[in-house]
Amino acid sequence: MSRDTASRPARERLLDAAGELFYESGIAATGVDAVLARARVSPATLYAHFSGKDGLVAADLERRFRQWQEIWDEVLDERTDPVDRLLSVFDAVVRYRAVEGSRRGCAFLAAATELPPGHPGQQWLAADSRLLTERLHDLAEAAGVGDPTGIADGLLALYDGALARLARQAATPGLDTGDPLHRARRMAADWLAGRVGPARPSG
Amino acid sequence: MSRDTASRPARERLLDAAGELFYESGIAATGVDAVLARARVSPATLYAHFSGKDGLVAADLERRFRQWQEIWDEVLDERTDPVDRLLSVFDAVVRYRAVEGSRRGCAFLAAATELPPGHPGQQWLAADSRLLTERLHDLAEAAGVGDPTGIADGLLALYDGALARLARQAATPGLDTGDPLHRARRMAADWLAGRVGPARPSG
DNA sequence: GCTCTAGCATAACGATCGTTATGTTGAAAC
DNA sequence: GTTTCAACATAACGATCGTTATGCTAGAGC
Repeated sequence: MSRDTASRPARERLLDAAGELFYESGIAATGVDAVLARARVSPATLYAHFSGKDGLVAADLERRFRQWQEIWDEVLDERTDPVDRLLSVFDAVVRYRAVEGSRRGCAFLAAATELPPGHPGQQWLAADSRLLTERLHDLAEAAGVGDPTGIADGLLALYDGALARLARQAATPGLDTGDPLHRARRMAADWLAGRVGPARPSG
Repeated sequence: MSRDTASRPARERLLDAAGELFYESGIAATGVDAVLARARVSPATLYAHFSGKDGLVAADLERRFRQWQEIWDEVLDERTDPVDRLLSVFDAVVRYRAVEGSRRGCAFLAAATELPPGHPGQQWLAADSRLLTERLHDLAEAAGVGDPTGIADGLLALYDGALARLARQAATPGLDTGDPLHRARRMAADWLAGRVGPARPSG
C-alpha cells in the first residue's frame, strides 16, 4: 500500500481536505490533525509542501480565488449584452457554488472574519475584493452608464448581501425565505433597469 | 486590593472583556485565558458565573442582541414617516456601532461563520434574523406597500451587504471606497422611492 | 550486489487549550 | 470572638494545538 504517490499527489489531497474542512468547520476550529487524517498524509509531508497551517490556508484561498476568477471569466464569455455582463457576477457565483458544492456562505467572507491582520492569506482576500470592484467598474463603464463607480458599488452591495445571508441561513436553518442569490440578482436587474440604456421591463 | 467586588461585578467585567476580544480577534481564536486576563478575573469565577466558554459566548451574543433591539426601538420611536421607519434599520446600526465602538463587521455575522451547529449561541443568531425579517416585514406592511415580504427581503439584502463589506474592509484596509452603510441606506431609499407611496425625490 | 538519497510514517516535542481541584480571604451570623 | 459561607486566586489537570525529530522504505546510480 504505502508510497501511494501513484494516486493523487499529496499536495492536492492536502488542499482538497483543507478546503473542505476549513469551509465546513471554520479555519481556526479545524486542527491540522483533522486535515492530515482526511488527506491521509503525514505531518512531515504537509510541512514539506507548505510552510505550515498558515501557508496551507493561504494556498487554499489562492486556489479558491483562481477558480472563482476562472469561472467568472467563463460566464462572462457567454454574455454579450452589457447589462447581462454586469449581472454575470451573480450567475458566476451560482456556478462557482455548484462546481464547488458549497453549502454555506462565502469562503472569503469567512476568512475575512477569521484571519488575523498579518496572515499570508489576506492577500487573496484583497485580490478578491479588487477583482470584484475593478471588474464591476469596467463592466459598468462598458455598459455606458453615467456613474460606473456608483453602479459597481451598488452591485457589490447586493452581491455581499446575498453571500452574507447565505452564511447566516446556514447557521440557522429553518428561517430560509428563499434563495438570496436569485433575489439579489433580480433586485440588481430591477435596480439597473432604471439606470442603464433604454428602459427595461422591470418584471 | 483583592476582593474588588466594590468595582464592577465580575460577571460584567467578564462580558465586557469577552465581547471586546471575541469581536476583535474572533471567537475561536480568543482563548479563555485572554478573557480572564483582560477581565482581571480568575478561572473559578468565570465558571461560577457561566457554564464555560460556550456559555460566555452565548451570553455575549444575548447581550448584543438585546442592546441592538433596544437601540433599534429607540431609533424607531424617533421616526414617524413610514419610509423613514423602514430605513431606520440603517440608522439603528449606525448608532449601535457608534455606541459599541465597532471597528469591524457584524458580530452576528462573524458568529454565524464561527459557531458550530449545536452551539448555545445559535439561538441569538436566529433571534437576530427573526427580528430583522419580521420587523422589516411589519414596517413594510405599515407603509402600505404592495409586497411587504419583497420589500423586507430587499432591505435585508442591502443591510446584509453593508455589514459584510464592513467586515471585508476591516480585513483589507486600503481598499475602502467609502462607507458601505451610508451607501446601502441611499440605495435603499432610491429603491423604495419607486415602490412605496407617492414618488419621492431620489437625491 | 551495495550505497545513496528523497519521501514518507511513527512518535514525540513544548505550548496552549478549556476546565477543575485546592487553599485563602473577607464579610455576615450569632 | 468564633463560626460559617460564598467568592476569590493559585496551581495544576488531561487534551489538543501546531510543529519537528527520528527511523523506515522504495527507487536511482554504480
